[in-house]
Amino acid sequence: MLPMDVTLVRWPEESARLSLLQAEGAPRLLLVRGDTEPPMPIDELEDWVRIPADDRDVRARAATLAPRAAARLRPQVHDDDLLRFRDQWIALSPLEGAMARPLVDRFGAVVARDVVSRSAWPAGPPTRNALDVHMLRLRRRARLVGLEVRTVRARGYLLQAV
Amino acid sequence: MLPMDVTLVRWPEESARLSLLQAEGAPRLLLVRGDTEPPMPIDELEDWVRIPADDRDVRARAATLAPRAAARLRPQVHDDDLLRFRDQWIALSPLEGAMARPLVDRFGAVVARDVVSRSAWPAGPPTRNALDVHMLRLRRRARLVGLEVRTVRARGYLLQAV
DNA sequence: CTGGATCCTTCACCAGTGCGAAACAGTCAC
DNA sequence: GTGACTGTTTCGCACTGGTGAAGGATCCAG
Repeated sequence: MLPMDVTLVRWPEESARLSLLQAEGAPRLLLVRGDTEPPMPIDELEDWVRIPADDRDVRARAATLAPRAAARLRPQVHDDDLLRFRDQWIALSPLEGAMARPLVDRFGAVVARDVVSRSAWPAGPPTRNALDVHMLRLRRRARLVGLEVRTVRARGYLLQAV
Repeated sequence: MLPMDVTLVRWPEESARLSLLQAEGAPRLLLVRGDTEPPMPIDELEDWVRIPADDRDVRARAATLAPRAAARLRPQVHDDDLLRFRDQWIALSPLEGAMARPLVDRFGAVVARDVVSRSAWPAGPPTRNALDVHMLRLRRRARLVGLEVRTVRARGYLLQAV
């Protein structure tokens, strides 16, 4: 069956809806009416198929878009020193990289303070305060690439797109 | 007419040729024989169309791939003394050429200071500072062809398009 | 609802260090 | 000599990691 996250859009009837989807970066597959010229896709999350079309073709194209969208949705940490998100990247200090790793690994979910702390200082943080201060710094950096670290009081932190 | 840089590949007859094109990162459009399942594209420089197809459709898909490929063009170093990028080129000194090579080979990724240093001075840099100074000079040159060397503190350097 | 405890944010400061940049000098080719 | 290439020194900024402290936010006991 069709991957749920790819939206089918009738072209050119639903061009308004298409603009909306483009703006929010959602993957979309245009169903182009037989006699119409397909529009030029504005990014790699868009594709089109001329209808009537074989159902397998529609699925194949949707299945191509879905993982692309998924990959763009998640940030990545390279070698503990680069934080990538949506074609942007920033350098992280070694400590920040170590803190970011568990947050990226569990993107969108709460990560216990303890886990972040141990990732940065396996032998324990130097000060009770250290984690907070460095989280502040990581926060400011992450914002530069559209990422936000949110606090869940008494639980931990959560990394998400702004 | 068709953008020249997009290669048309008959599928599945020319699958060997496809692997070659994939390896070298060339944009390619698969002409899928009517009864065949299209393969899953391995990157966004690949697309497919089921034949027989409207010529306009083939062109539209090729026209989508071409600019993507153009945006992904990598710089090249010739004979350690010429740096090419997007129809522009500059001369490099032998030392700069040697420094540029690993950066170009790993375009867009972090290259350790050490690697750049050893490429320029296999026996070790003459001074602790030499790499920094020559990197400054390479930087200025690279900017002339739209390339930027970015520093990742305590790690290395990264070459990217401006 | 009120005051305190707890958790967290934010700021200011410090010491150590990596790196940028300029300036200058030596060498070599033409 | 002139200019390109390379080596060397020096200065200083900005980043990093650590620390203390002030204060805000939230929760809870009473």
